[in-house]
Amino acid sequence: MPNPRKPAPAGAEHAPLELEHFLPYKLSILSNTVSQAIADDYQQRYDLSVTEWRVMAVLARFHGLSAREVAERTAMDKVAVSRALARLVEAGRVHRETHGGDKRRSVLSLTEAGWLIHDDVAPMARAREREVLAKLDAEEQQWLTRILDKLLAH
Amino acid sequence: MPNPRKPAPAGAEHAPLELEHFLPYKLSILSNTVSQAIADDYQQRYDLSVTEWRVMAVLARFHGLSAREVAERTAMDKVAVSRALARLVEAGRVHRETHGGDKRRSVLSLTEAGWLIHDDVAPMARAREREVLAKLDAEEQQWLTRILDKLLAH
DNA sequence: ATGTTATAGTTACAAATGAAACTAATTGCA
DNA sequence: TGCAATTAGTTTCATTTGTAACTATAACAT
Repeated sequence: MPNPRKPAPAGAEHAPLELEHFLPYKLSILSNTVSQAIADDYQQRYDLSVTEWRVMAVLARFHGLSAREVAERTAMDKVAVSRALARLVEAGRVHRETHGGDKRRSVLSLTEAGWLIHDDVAPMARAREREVLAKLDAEEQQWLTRILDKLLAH
Repeated sequence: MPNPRKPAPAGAEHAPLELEHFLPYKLSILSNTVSQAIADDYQQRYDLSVTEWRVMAVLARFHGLSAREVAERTAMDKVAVSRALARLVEAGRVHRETHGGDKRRSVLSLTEAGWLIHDDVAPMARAREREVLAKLDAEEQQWLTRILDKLLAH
């Protein structure tokens, strides 16, 4: 009986994945690279995690959201949002009050301090996005938008 | 003096990001969705993490790699690779010996048991990739490949 | 040769994350 | 009404991950 811990020869029949041509792998590398470049701009400077920044970004765009609505908009789970909000409120970057008619719900907004951070970070994020897109010509940029939107639809 | 913890009005001058049109955000959502779909196929079935699967995939493709080379090929850091390998060797899925001429280096390969898992999981991963690509027509598929390769170059 | 520097990999500890249980408030409905 | 089910959010605990320090070996330079 062959020892299953021994190295096994790799016959041609195995058909291994070629990661460098495998779409999910390429997406993962690209996404991590781009997200990390943006995070590097604000993490040390503001002691702000990626999660926290995403929460701030949606609160800048939509006013008076509840924590659950933030979770929906950011595609994060509610525990992650709860923790990010705890830190943001503690740091005085987000204001939280309870909904008039429903004491379970929070009503969230950026504070003055939160807006200051937002107004510094948002342009940096946009600049990084432009850096990525600058590698493509106009036609490729249009296709990329179209393709991503199609893949993300539904 | 205004209380910085109070909610601040959101004037038009703030220019918040529109996450749903922000490339890094869309990439992140798409990448996580696709990777998770693949992971769901094997995680419970084989008690295999994403990290471990990536290590197995490169060992299927390239034979006799060292841990450092695995880290390079997977774009993972060496600690993550070390931990994944510890589990894979313990589970009898990867064989490890030391390099003849350099006792620091390991020489890695899949075992028979490792190949069995690989030969089951790799086709599932390819099927998921096809599911994603099936949302696009042939022209879009070609542009996507071209665009991703351009963005990932260097 | 011998001390310095670099490389391969592991270990240790802290921080981040995820799943499940929990509290509190609200809704639905018999 | 009153009791079960649902919803919002938090807490707890176990696992994962990331950073830095560490061990061992090898390469390099005098």
